[in-house]
Amino acid sequence: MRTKPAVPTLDDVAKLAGVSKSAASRALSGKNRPIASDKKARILQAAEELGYVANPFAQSLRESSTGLVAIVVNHIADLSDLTLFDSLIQAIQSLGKQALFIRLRSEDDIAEIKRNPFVHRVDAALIFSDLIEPEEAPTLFFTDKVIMLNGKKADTGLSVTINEELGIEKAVACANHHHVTKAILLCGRKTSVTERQRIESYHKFMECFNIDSIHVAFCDYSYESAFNHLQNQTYSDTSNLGIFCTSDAMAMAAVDFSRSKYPELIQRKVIYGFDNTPFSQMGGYCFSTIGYSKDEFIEMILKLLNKKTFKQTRSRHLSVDTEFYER
Amino acid sequence: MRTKPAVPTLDDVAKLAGVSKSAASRALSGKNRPIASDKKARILQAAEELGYVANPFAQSLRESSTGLVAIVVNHIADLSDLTLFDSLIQAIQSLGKQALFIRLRSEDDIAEIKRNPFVHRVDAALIFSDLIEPEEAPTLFFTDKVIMLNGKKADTGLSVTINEELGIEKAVACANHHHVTKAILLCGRKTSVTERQRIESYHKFMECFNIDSIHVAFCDYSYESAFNHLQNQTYSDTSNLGIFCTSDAMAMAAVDFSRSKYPELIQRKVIYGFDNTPFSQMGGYCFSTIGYSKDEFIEMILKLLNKKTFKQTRSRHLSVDTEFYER
DNA sequence: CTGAAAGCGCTAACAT
DNA sequence: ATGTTAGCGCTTTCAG
Repeated sequence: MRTKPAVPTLDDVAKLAGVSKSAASRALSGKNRPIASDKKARILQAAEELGYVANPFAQSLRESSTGLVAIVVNHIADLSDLTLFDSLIQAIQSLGKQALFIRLRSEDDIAEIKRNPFVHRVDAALIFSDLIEPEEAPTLFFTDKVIMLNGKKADTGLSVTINEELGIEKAVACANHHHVTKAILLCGRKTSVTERQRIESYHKFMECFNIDSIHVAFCDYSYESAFNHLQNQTYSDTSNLGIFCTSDAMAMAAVDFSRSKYPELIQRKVIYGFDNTPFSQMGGYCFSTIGYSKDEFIEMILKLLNKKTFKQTRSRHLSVDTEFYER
Repeated sequence: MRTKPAVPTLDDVAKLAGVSKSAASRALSGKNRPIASDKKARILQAAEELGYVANPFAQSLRESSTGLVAIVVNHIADLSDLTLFDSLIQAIQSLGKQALFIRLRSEDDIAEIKRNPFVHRVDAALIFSDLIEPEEAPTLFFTDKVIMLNGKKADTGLSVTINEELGIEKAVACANHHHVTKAILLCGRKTSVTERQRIESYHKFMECFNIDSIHVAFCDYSYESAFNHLQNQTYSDTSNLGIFCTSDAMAMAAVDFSRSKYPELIQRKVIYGFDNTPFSQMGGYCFSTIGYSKDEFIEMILKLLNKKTFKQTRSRHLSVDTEFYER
């Protein structure tokens, strides 16, 4: 194993260029600090020669910004998250910042991240995990740029929420067109706020369209959980039945369950997914689903990240509309 | 918007506890530095009271370690990556380190990450992206702990490779059992080293088992790319045909393509995937696939991350076996 | 065991 | 425009 290479410092650059440290700092700052152009060229040349890269730890010690953005998630293993985090990392990098993933499995982990020194020094935090309440965000992060993306929000904070009602209304209306008069609801975690809001929306519109809710099942968004649940179910009459699922993975399970036992559910196209993942329209599956533009979502996040001050409450809470994708 | 809260420093803790900064540092170091136990208690109490959390940027400036581990990827949007990165982040957190995702879309981005200051200061780098050659790793990272996970390796470096031959041999043998005498190969990017190795392995064992390679198609691992490619294909005789795919997503496309045009391929179970994702055995799909234990893979990575010195070359290059999952 | 002091690499205020 | 200097928060000598 090679020995650790000596990392060139600003001092090394300054010496090689025959100038002072501060001159070198100014030349390399990128912020158009006063410096003679010939000197600047010499310094840049020296930096290049040494392979100099500024030490962000030293920089952050001086400046208030650290260049780190925390992304706090429960887990990134959901189907719908596939492309989202990929784009999000790219968006953060486009801001010249770094994405720091914080994974929260349970409430116990919150105590752990309280001890995580990086967490407190990030320039901004994007909260996807529903384990974090808006009120406790200030105790976790030493920044005001905490953006709630988990459906929760505090008046004083920032948030981007998904307007799920729009898509849900259209999905239920579609079911109504397909002569659904009774439906089962396959949901995710009971403890999730967004999930409870979703259920409420479904019930509200089901009432509007005279669809009976015959069963609400709490799974965990996964294919397996939904499939296991369904396997124990028997329905005497499926002629007017519909199945609403709060994830595409669970809708896939519903389709597969129906394939053998109740193929008419598939033919009648009364299984509804959520998230608009590619799977909803791959040949093996084909079900209508609810979704929103990830690009728009990320754009909103960037908007909040970039803005320095927020005069109006309205501009601190953005929202993205959902759309219904009928297949 | 609230004003930025003043962050408590070690000095604040020391003052509150009525001790010196160095005493406070020792008490909080966790490394059993000499300190009177009553004093230590007072300091811990003061720190708790103030909600003190050490500034990692100041710490790293003094120490050589930064607590950051880079994960360098092309993109995390592949199906097979779903759970891997989730577990990996957790593993890195269990080491008390932070995962820093670096996303590389093209070779142009390498120049960009050369300018990314954090990249150079990580304690270790996990290279999944095949855009990075083992030789250039030392110019990108100021650490020797660069672990190549992209199938490439330099003698002097560290690596964990996947032994794909094992699974491929079994897959081809299985095809042979199913009377396959000619096969098409749906592959990923032509430029990928691992991909070329895979193709070589497939061809080697196809020769062993007297299976003709009638067509090698380069897609990009995705469902769409494979489906689009297949849609333009017509096969006069599929009675002894088999399809090997180097991703489960492409195998899904092969199944969906066959559904309408050549259902016998599905019945004969001669479509083979790669990665052992959950999709390979969800009701809508059911195809044999090649995979390896992600847990074992991560364990190997941790082994390399933890070890300080490596006497033998052998211990610097670890490998994980693949398994064939017949459905 | 304890505290004073040096210094990690950098930037900004200040004086020239 | 340039260099000198102070200091960000921390850990680690080094004396006592």
